[in-house]
Amino acid sequence: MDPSGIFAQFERHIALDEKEKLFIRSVLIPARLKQGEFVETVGKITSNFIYVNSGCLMTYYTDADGTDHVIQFAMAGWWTGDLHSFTKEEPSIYSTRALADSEVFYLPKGDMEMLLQKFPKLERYFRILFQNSIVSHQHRLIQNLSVTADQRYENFSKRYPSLEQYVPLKYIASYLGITPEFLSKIRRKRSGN
Amino acid sequence: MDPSGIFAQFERHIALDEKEKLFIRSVLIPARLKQGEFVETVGKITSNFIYVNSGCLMTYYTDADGTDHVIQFAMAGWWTGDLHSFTKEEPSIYSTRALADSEVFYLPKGDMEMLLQKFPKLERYFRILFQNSIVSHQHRLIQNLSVTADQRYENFSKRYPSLEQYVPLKYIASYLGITPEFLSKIRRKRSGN
DNA sequence: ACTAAATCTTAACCTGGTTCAAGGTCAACC
DNA sequence: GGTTGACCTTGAACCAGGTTAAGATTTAGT
Repeated sequence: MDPSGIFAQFERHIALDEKEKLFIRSVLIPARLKQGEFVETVGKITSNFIYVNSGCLMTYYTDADGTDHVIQFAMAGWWTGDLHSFTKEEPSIYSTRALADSEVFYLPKGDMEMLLQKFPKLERYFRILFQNSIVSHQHRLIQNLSVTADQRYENFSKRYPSLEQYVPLKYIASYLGITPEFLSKIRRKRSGN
Repeated sequence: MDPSGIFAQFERHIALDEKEKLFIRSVLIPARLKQGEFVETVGKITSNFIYVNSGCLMTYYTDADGTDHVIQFAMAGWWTGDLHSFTKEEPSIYSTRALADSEVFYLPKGDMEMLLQKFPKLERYFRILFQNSIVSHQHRLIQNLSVTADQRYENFSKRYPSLEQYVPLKYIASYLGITPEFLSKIRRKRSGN
């Protein structure tokens, strides 16, 4: 499995020489996932941070009524996982699964800590990654509070056109914070006029 | 203005000797804010990351209808600001103001970059800070999607009891994603039974 | 202390979005 | 090639929460 994508990601923010790359590569665990396959399940402690090399994953929360709520999608080039469980080593309240056949690299928690000690510039990389992630989370929060579902769908389609191929509509509805039925209505109105 | 609180925060995750503290202290800009005073305003580029030494600040988004939406409160010991504007150096879409008389330290962007270069362990501090912040953001997102306003208010009261002293109810309503009128209904039902 | 302004509440009515139940579509698999 | 099962759509009844407007209460400025 080709790890060049992950190093390209690192090198957006920090420089790495070949020796460092080799070392980092040695702790990454490559895996292939089939569509629908679970990566993390509710109740288990998340022991890996996950890099998506190809394909698409989704992380979601299942509430008391059994309704799923999508927290995030993760496409090629993105990191994903349950940061709460990973950080605190508590059982995960989220599930993560593949929406399409995918390739991922697992970075086990212990190895991540070790890498951060050995190469402090990785602290910088993840600091920047997380800083940007907060910006996205705030943006989404604001959208949910200030914009109508109709508009949210339009914005989503524009922002992540590639996702609509992979992702069943019901999960897009969930991500947008509405029911699949209501998304259907929105789409109908949209195409009907 | 006493900077010991900010170092206590740093030292939750990294160790600092006296020389380092002195140096860090030398770039922090202390300021006192009166209740209601603006720290950041819409349209201007956010040039400081902000540490709240005492008091309470709030960051909010004003939508096209003129309705405010609270993104976050920040109490003593918290960092705050508009990370989007700060990072990308684009005009801010948020406002930040003091909800009570407050003391803050400003960390100018240039100085923050310099500190991160000079003391790489600060990268670690902020990496951990941001990592935890993402967890909070995801938690809030899930709450907004899966829990009724009534429950959200109860959870909020339990989680941030100290905030209800400082913060006008209308801002709490906004934070919860409801109107002040509806929060009033919830409170009435709650006390009435 | 007085006033003006901001905040909080109440109540009647309205609507974006949900729920429930049924039917339609399509791909996968004996 | 028929059956199964996941997904998407439709429509009607319903509800959580919004809107509007008015009044009650607190806060802040002079």
